[in-house]
Amino acid sequence: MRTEEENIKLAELLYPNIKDSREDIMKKYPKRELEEGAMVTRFAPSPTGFLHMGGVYSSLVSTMMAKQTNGVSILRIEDTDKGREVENGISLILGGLNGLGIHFIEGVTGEDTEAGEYGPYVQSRRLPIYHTFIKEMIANGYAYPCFMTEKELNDIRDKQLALGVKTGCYGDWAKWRNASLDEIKAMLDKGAPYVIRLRSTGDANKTYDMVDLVKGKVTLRENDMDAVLIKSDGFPVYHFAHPVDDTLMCVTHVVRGDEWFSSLPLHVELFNKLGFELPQYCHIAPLMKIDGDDNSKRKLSKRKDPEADVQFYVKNGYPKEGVIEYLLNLANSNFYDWRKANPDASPFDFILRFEKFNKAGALFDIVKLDNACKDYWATLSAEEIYDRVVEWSSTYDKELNSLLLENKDYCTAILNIERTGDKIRKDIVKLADVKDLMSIFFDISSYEDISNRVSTDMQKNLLQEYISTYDDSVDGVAWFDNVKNIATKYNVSAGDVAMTIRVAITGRTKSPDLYQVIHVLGKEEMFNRISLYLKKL
RNA sequence: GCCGCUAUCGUCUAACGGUUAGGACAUAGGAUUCUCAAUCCUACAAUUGGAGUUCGAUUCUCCAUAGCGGUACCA
Repeated sequence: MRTEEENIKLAELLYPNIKDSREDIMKKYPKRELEEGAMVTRFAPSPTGFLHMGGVYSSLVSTMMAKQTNGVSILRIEDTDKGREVENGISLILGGLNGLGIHFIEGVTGEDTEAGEYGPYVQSRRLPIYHTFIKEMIANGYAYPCFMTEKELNDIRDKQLALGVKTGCYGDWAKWRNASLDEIKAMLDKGAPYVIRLRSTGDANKTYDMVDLVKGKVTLRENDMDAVLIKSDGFPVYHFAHPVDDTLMCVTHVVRGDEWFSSLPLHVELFNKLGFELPQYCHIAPLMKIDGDDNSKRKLSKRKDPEADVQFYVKNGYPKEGVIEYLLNLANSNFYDWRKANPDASPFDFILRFEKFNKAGALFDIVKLDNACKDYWATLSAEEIYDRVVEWSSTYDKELNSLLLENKDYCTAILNIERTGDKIRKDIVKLADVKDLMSIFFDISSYEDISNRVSTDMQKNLLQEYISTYDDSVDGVAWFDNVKNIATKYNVSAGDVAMTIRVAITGRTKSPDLYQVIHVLGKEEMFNRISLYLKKL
C-alpha cells in the first residue's frame, strides 16, 4: 500500500510535464447559460469510415432533443483508437449526417475545423486535458500504472474461467494496484510498457438505484473492475474520455446505444472519483436485424447488411425525409398519429419523448422504410423531383444526369405522369429507381411477347385501326372510348387493345397510365414506335 | 462461464388491474368495367411458459425459457 506522499510522487513521475491543475482546466469550460430544461446532448462517433444507421438514429435523437429544448447539440469525434481510424473519416460522418438533414449546433464541422467554445472537439487534440485529470487521480490514489502483459492477462482470464468466477482485472487479481513505489520505479526504469488503471473501491455485492430516462428505474451493481483508463500509447479509452469530455462540455443528457449500459457502473464510479456531477443517461435500444442463417435477432451489422451503412441510402438516393420519418416512427410510435394530424409539418418538428422509446431492440424493417419513402415522393411535384434527381445523379449517376439536363422539359413531363389530381402514382422509393422509369421514353431495348394473349395478326389489325382512328385532341375518356370501340369491332376485350398499344409503344406489359404516356411521347413519336413494332411483328 | 437488460400479430407497436386486446407495415381476397403502381374495402394474425397476489392480470411479484447486450490497451 502506497502512502499519500508516494502517490503524489508517482503522479509526478508519470506526468512530469503536466503543470495544470483541474481548476486551470475547469476555468476554460464555464457553465453554459441556458434556459431551464435546455438539454445539452452530444453524438460521439469514431472516424472508422463507416456511419452506422444506429449512429444516425442516436444522432437524430440527440439533435432533436437539444433543438426542442433550446439546448445545444455537439458533434465530437472519438479518435482515440488509432488502429481503426480511417482517412477522411470525419468527412464521411459529416457527409452522411448532413445528407440526412441532421445538423449539430456545436463541434466538429470538417476534417480540421470546428465551431464552439468548448473544444477541441476531436479527442486526439485533448490529450493534455485527459492527462491532467488522470494525474490528479493517481495523486489521489484512485488510479495506478499496471505493467501486466497480454500473456499475464490471458492467464488470469483462463484461471477465472476455470474457477467459474467473473473475468477481468479486479480485487486480488489486479496485481499492480498496491505495488510499492520502488517496484513501479524499477519497471519504469526498464522501460516496460504500462497502462493506467482505475483503482476501484466498489463492491460488486452492493447495488444502488438510478434512473435512466429510457429504461426507467434501474438497479446497478457497483463496479469493482480496475478498468484501463489510459492506454499504453497515452490515449484515453472511451470510459475515461466520456466523464471528462461530457463534464467539461457541460453535457446534460447522454444519449447513446444500449450497448453502453453495462459499463454504466464504471462510469458512475469515475464521475464520483473525478468529483463530477452525473449527467442524465438515455440508453436507446439498438437497431436489430433478423439473421437469414438461423432466423435469430441480431444487431444490424455493418459487415453483413448493406442497409446498415448510411452510404447505402445516400448512394441509392433515398429521400432524407423518408429515412427520418421511419427512424422517428421507430423511436416514438406515436409519430404515426402525429403525422396523420400534421401531414405537412416537418418531421423535425415532432416532439420526441424519452419515456416513449422502446426498451428492447427493434428490427430494422427496410420494407417499411421503403413505404415511408414512397409516401414522401408522392408529396412532391414533378419539378421538385426533377431537381432532386438532378442533384443526386450529379454524383451518383452521371449518365442519367446529362440525360436529365439535356431534356429538362421532357423529363419533367415524364415525372409528372399521374402526379396531379387525386390519384398520385407511388412507384419511386429511391432516386435510383427513376432511371428505369424513364428508360422507356428514350429507348426500347426489347419487347415483351403477348402473342399468347393477342395473336400477331390481331395485333396488326388492332394497331392499324388505332392509327387510323386516333384523334390527338380528345381527352382521356374519349381516347379510351375509342379503344373500346376498336375492341368491339374486332371482338376482343378493351384490355387486349390497350395491352397491344402498350407493348407497341413501351415494349412492356406494365406501364403508367397509357393516355398520359402517349401525350408525353407526342403523336409523332407514338406513330413511329407503332410502325417500328408492326415491322418487327 | 459470469453480469445485466428485455419479452403483445410475420414486423413496428397501443391498451389508469376490468377492451370483442387497437393501429400501422407486410401477406391474401375483392372493388376501381386497360396493365402496373396507388387508393378503398375485407380477411388473416399476438399477450413465451409456470406459479403467486387479486373478485378480476397483457399489466404487479417470483421462477423458468428465449432474445439481446456486456464481459478489450474497440467505441
